[in-house]
Amino acid sequence: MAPPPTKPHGAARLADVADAAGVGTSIVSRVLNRDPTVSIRPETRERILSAARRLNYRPNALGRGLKLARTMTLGLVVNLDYGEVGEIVSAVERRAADADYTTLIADANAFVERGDTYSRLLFEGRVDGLLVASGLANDELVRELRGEGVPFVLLNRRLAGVEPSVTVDDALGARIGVEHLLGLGHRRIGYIAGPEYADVARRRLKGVRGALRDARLRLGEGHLVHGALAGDAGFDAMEQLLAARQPPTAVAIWSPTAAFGALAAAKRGGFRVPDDISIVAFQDLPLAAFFDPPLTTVRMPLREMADKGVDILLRLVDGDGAKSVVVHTPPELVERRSTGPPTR
Amino acid sequence: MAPPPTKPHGAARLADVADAAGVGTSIVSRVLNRDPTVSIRPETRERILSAARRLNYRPNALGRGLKLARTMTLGLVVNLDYGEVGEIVSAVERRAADADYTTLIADANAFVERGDTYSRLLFEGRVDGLLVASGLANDELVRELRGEGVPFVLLNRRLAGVEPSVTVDDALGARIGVEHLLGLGHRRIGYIAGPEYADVARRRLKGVRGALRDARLRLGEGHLVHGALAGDAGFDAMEQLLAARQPPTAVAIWSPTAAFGALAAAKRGGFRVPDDISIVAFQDLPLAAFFDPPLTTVRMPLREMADKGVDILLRLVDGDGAKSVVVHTPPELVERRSTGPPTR
DNA sequence: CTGAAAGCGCTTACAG
DNA sequence: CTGAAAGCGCTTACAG
Repeated sequence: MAPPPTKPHGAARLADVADAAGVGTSIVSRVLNRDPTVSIRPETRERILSAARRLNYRPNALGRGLKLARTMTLGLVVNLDYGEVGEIVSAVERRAADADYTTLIADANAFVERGDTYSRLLFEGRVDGLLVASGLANDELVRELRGEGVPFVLLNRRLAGVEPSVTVDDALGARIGVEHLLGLGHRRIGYIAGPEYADVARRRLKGVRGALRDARLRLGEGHLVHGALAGDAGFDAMEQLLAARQPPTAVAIWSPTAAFGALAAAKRGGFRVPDDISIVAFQDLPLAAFFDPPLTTVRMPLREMADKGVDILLRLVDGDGAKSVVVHTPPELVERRSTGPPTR
Repeated sequence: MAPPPTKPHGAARLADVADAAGVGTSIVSRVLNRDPTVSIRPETRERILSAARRLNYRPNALGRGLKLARTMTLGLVVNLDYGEVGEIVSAVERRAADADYTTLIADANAFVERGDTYSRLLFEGRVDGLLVASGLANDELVRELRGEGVPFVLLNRRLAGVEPSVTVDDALGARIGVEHLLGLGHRRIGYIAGPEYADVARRRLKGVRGALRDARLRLGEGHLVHGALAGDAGFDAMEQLLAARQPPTAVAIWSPTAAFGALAAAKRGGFRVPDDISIVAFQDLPLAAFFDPPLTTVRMPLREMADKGVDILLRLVDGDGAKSVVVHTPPELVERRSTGPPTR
C-alpha cells in the first residue's frame, strides 16, 4: 500500500498553487509570505493569490518548520491530575494561538520521569520552546533543562540561577488573605501550607508569616500543618489543626482544592463556618462560589501569568533575552461567606 | 543573525551519528529503526548504536514526519472552559504518549469559529488525526469535517452518518441514577437536563425518561428544566424546579458542575439535602466528595472512553477501518450522602 | 554487507 | 520581474 500523502488527500501543496498560477514556487512562497522585497506585476500577484485561495492552500507545517527551524509550537508541561490548572492550560493555548502557535501538552508526571515524554519535548525538535508549569519538577531537573538547548520559562515557580520565570505575587496574595482575617479580628490564625519543597508553597507561607509578624503575631503551636494539593490532604490537615490544644479561630489554606476538603473536615468536626472557624483559600476557583458556605478566596492573576509566560517564551524563541517577571496585576480578595469575625 | 538550528544547539543529527560511526546515514537509519531486512556485521551495528547513545541522538520529528507523512501527533479539540474535561485531557495525553504520540490541544471555542485554529489542525499537516471531544461543535461542522481529509473520532457524541464515535452509555448512566432514586422510594422526580442540541444531554434525558417509564412514572409538570453545564446554570435551574406547584422530592442533574450549583440553590432555598430533596448527578468528579452533603453521582467511564478514542483514531490513521463503539465498562453509582428516602 | 541518491514540502539566496 | 537550485533532517528503494 502506498504511504498516505503528507497533506490530507487532495490538499494543495505550494507546487500546486504555482502550477495553477502558471509561475514558479519561489515567487508563490514569497508572495504568500508577504516578502517585502518582492516586486511583482500586480496581475501575477493576483493570479497567485486567487489560486491559493481557490485551492484552499495552507503551507505544510512540517516542510515549513524543517526549512525555517521553527515549529510554531510550544510545549506545556503541566500536572493534569488537578482541575486547578484548567485556567492556565486554556490561557496558554489561546495566547499561543493568537501568535499562530500551536500547543503541545505534556503530563508533568511523565515528564519528570525523564523518559519518552521528556525526550519528545526536548530532543526531537517538536517545539520551539517549553512552558514548565509544574511544581512537580524538582530543582535538579529544572537546572538540567538549561543544558538541553530548548528555551523554556518557568510558570509560577522561581529557582535560583534559572531564568526566566513568570510568577504571581504569592506572598502578597497570602498576605491579603491573612490581613482579611486579621481585619475581621482574628488573632489565632492557623495555616495549611503546601509541601515544603514547592516554591509556590514556600512563598505563600512567607506571606502568611509576614502578615502575622506585622500584626505582632505568629503561627501558634500546632497551627501550621503541611499538606498536599488534593481535597483529602486538606481534609486531614484541617482535622489536625482542629485537634490542637487551642484550635485557631481562622485558617488560611494554600490551595482551593485543599480548602474544599478542609471545609468539609471543619463541618464534619462540628465547627460552624464562619462562626466557629473562618476559612480563606489562596487562589480562586469558580466552583468556590457553590460551596456551603461559599468560600472566600484570594484571586491570583493566573491568566495574566500564563499570557506573560507565552509572551516571554516567544521572545526567547526569537533570540531576545528575557528576564524573570512577577505579574503586576494584584491578587484580589474574593469575599464570600466562609470568613467572619471570631466568636470565641 | 544566522537562523537558529532546527535541532537544539549541539543536538546530533543522523549525519552526525553516521560520521561518528564511520558509516553512511542510510544504514544508521535502518539500524536505529530496527529494519528487519538489514543484515549487518555485529561490530558495525555496535558502533552505530553506541555512537547514537553517546550523542544522545533522537530523530528530528519534522524531518521524519515530512518523509514518512506521519507526524506522530494527535489533535484534541476540547472545551477548556470547564474542569469536567480534565480527566479526558489527561487520559488522551497519556494513552497517546504510550503510543509514542504527542498531543496538540485546541480550544473548541476557537475551533468552531473555523478560523486559524481550525486551519492549523486540518490543513497544515500538523496532526495525523483528531479527537473531537466537544459538544460545542455543531452537527454541520462535524459533517463538514468528513470532507477535510483528516481522520477523526468523536468523543462522547454521536451523530448520524458520522463514524466513528466513542461514547459511554449515558442513557444507562442516567437510568442507574434514577433507579437509585426510585429504589429509595421517590416518586416525584425532577430532572435538570442539558441543552437540547447536545447529543450527550439528549441521551441522558432518554435514560431518565426510560427509567421513569419502567416505573410507570414520568416527569411531572415543571419537573424538567434545561440548563447549561456551569454551576450557576444549575443554580437557576434548581430554583425553577423548586418553584414548581409541587416540587419534586428528588432531582437528577445532567452534569456534576451544574449539580454543585443546584445543591447550593436547594440549601439556599431552605431545603435540606437529602431530607427535603435528594440530588444525584451524572458523571463523577473527585470534588463531589467534599460538598455538603457529599454528592451522590454516577461515575461514567471517561478514562476508558478516552483510551478507546485514541486507540480507534490510531487504527484509523493506520488506514484500518473503525466502527463507532460504546464503552462497555458500566457506569457506577457512587453513593455519597445527597440522596436518601423521601420524607414528604 | 553498505552507500549514494532521490524526495517529502517548504524558503531563500542567487542568477538572469 | 521571475525561476532554478540548494538544502532543512529524515527514510527507502536501488545499486554495488
